[in-house]
Amino acid sequence: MKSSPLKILVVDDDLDIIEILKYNLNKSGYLVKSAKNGIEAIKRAKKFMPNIILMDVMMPEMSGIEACSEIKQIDELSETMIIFLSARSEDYTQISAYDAGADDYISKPIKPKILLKKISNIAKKIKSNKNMPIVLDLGSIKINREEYLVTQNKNEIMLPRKEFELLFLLASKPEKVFTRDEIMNKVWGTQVVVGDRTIDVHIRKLREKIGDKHIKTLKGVGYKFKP
Amino acid sequence: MKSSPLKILVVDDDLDIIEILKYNLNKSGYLVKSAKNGIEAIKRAKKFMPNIILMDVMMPEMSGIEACSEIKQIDELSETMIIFLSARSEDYTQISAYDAGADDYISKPIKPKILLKKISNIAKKIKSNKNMPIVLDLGSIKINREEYLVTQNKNEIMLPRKEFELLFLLASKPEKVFTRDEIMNKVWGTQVVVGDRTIDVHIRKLREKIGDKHIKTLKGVGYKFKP
DNA sequence: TTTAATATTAAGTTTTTGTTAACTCAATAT
DNA sequence: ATATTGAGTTAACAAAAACTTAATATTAAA
Repeated sequence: MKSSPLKILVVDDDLDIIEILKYNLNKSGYLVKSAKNGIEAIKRAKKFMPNIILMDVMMPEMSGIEACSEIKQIDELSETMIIFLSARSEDYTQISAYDAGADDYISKPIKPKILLKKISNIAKKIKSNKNMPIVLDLGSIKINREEYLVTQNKNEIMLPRKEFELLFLLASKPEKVFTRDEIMNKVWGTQVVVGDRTIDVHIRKLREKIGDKHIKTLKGVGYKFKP
Repeated sequence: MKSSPLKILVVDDDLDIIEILKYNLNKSGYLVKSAKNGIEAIKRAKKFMPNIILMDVMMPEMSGIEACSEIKQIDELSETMIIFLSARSEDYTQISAYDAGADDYISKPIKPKILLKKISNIAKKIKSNKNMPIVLDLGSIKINREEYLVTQNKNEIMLPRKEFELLFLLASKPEKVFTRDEIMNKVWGTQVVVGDRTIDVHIRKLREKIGDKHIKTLKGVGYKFKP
C-alpha cells in the first residue's frame, strides 16, 4: 500500500500566480494541475480528482464562489478541500466563501510559508485514519489513543510513540498475525527504511512493560497480540 | 438541560416584511420581537437582549448601518449577531454594512430557505459558544475565561494572552494529548507561521508559573495537562 | 542437527524538546 | 519626542528521550 502524492488543482486567471503556486507546490512534492477559470476548473476537477483545490475568488466567467458551490455538489468531489485565494481579506468575502462550502481561506499576497503549512495540515488530515478508534478495551489492558496511555489493571504505563503505535496496531486485532512488512508499513510508514532488528527491539521493550504473554512470536510469520 | 429558544429582533419599516419574517421565524421555534426603525431597535435590543438582529439597511430616521454601529458599541450587546436585509446587493452597500460591524447580509427579496439556513448556522455558532465553559475547575487550578484569570490554591496568577490561551486549551481536556499542530492551529491560528520553539517557550513560561507537574511532554506526540 | 529467524544487550545516532538571552513591536509613561 | 515596559518571537545551544544499529546469544522449524 504505497501512498501517492497529494493532487492539487490550482485555479486562477492570472498565469503568473499559477506559475508561482505550481513552483512552490511541485517543490514540496505535490502533483499539480491548473485551470484558468471556474468552468475549466469544474471540468478538470472531474477528471483529475484533486484532493485540494486552490481557487481565486475573483475570476472572469464564473466566480470562484460559484464554482465552489458547484463542485461541492458533485458527489465524487464532495471530499475535496477547497481553499480560496483572494486579493482582499475583507470579511464579507470570507463569509460568502464559507457559505459556498470553502474549507479555508488565504489572502493575497500569498506567503509560501502559510500556503505550504495549510496544505501540509490538510495532507496530514487526509492521511490520518479518521475512523480509528480512540480506545481499545482488551480486558486487563486498555489503550487510550487520545491520552496516549496504556492501562493495565489500573497501572498506567507510559509508552514512547513507536512502542505505543506498535502495541496499538497489534491490539487493534487481537489474535491476528501481523507480518513484519505490515508492521513496518503501518508503524514506520513507507518512506523510512530501518533494519530488521528494530522491530525486535521494540517488541522486547513492549514485552518488558506489559508482560511477555501478551505478544506471541510466530517464527517466519510475524507477531500477534493476545489479550 | 433545556436550551432556551434563540431570540431574534426584526427591524424594518415595512410592516408586511416584519409579518413575513415573524411568521417564518416563529414557525421554526425562535422567539421574535420587532421594531420599525433604528431608534426603536436600539431601545428594544437593550431590553430584549436578542441573540440575532435582522435589520433593514434603508430605514427612515436612522439607517440600519448607523443603528448597527451603535448597537455594537453597547457592551452587553456586542455579542449579538446583526444580519442586514437590503433591496439591492450592490457591493458598496455591503462594504459599509460590514464596516459597521454586521455579521452577515441577505438581499431582498428574502427567500425563507436562505434566511432560515443562515439563522440556523448562526444558532449553531451561538450554541457552541454557550457550551464553552467560562470557568474550568481542575481542583487546585481554576481558570476563568471571562476574567482572564488563573487561580491556584487561592493565588491569582496573571497570564499573558498566548499563555492563557495555551493553558486554557490544554486544560479544556485534561489528559488529552494535544499535538503541536493542534496547539498551533487553535492558539496561533492558521494564518500565521511561527518557529517551532515558540510553543516550547510558552510551555516553559507556563510551567514556571503553575508548576512543572501539570504539563506533561510526550515526545514526538504532544503535550497534555494533568490536574 | 542444522540453520535461519528472532532475542537480547549495550552502545551509538538522531530527533525532539528544553533553556536562555536577545530582539522586535506596540502600548504606555515620562 | 523619547523612554520604559512587557508580550511575543527567534536563534543558538544544551539536554534528554527516542530510536537504531551492531554484535552476540538463543530459539524453533525443517
